[in-house]
Amino acid sequence: MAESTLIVITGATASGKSALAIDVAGRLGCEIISADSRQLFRDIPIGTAAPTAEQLAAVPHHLVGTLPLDGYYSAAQFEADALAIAERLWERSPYVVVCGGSMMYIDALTDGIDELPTITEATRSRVLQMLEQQGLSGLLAYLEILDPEYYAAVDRANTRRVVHAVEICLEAGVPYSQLRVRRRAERPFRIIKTAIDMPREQLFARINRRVEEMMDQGLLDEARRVYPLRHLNSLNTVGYKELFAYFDGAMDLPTATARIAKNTRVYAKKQLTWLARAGVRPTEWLPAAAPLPALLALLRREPQ
RNA sequence: GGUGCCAUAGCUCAGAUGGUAGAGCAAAGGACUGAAAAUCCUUGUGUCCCCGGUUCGAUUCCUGGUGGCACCA
Repeated sequence: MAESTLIVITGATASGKSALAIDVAGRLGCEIISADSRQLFRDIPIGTAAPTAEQLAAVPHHLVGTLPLDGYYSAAQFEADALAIAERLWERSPYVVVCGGSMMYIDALTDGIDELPTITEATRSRVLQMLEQQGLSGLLAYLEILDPEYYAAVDRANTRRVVHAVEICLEAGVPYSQLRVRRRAERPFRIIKTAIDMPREQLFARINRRVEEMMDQGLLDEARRVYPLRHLNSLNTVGYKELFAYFDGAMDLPTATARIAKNTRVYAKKQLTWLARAGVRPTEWLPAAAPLPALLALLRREPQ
């Protein structure tokens, strides 16, 4: 049997990842692990463009619709889950396809992620209380004492990062920078990392069209159903937050849908920026017009 | 056809009693190690509609034109 191989398919949202993954997996007779931080959740399939029932029937998918909306998840959790699932799948096939646009999840899986303590509820609320009472500047002053090294490096305008750093220092009892070794994991399997390369004009046109389709498929009802849970992180998501604003009366429906398309375009742009990062993490780009032959050629070309 | 108003960034508009201009939205670029579809940072030169006049100097004032809107015929 050939060497265990992880075929990663990523790219901007709406660039055709899912279709390609299903094509390839169907052809190779293997299964798909989704690397999507939102399709993970149950009850929001339309707005997250989750695989349809038909697609799920054609090729088994993992990590799609498995979490309740209030469930906790993280990139590290994904690393552990995906590795465990892949190990199992490799018993039956040399190939596993990973498909998704959550870049941090993909990096965690292919390159590993540092060991950090999970933050307890007590620590979290303690730090949030500090933030409330002393503001960001107070928290920054505290971080400077706890971990001068990370204090020097952190984006000090980014409250979330500062909060997280303080949480980790308190939880671990050592400076965050000491745990943040960023050592690249050695994986005992072959990784073929690809991304779909689609001209931006075409990508944006597809995004705009897909938003229309989502509305036709009933995104409004889907959003209304989960509206009471709007405070959850899982719903701090493009497609929902804009419709929540509409339900609140903050904007009319045409504005909200235009916002969804716009924010999806911004999201796609951020994904592309991530993939373009200088020198980091090699990526094979597949032409959007015919990604399948390119990917199959790549599989053949890399002998092991 | 007549009269009036308007013409400035991709869009909606602001502005200087004449010294070549700025907001919102849109758009673009970037960061990223346990919430990541999240979170955060940066970016505004455009024939100021066209021709001519006045002026040291006009996008700003004036004549004429073109286009749009409103009202009157």
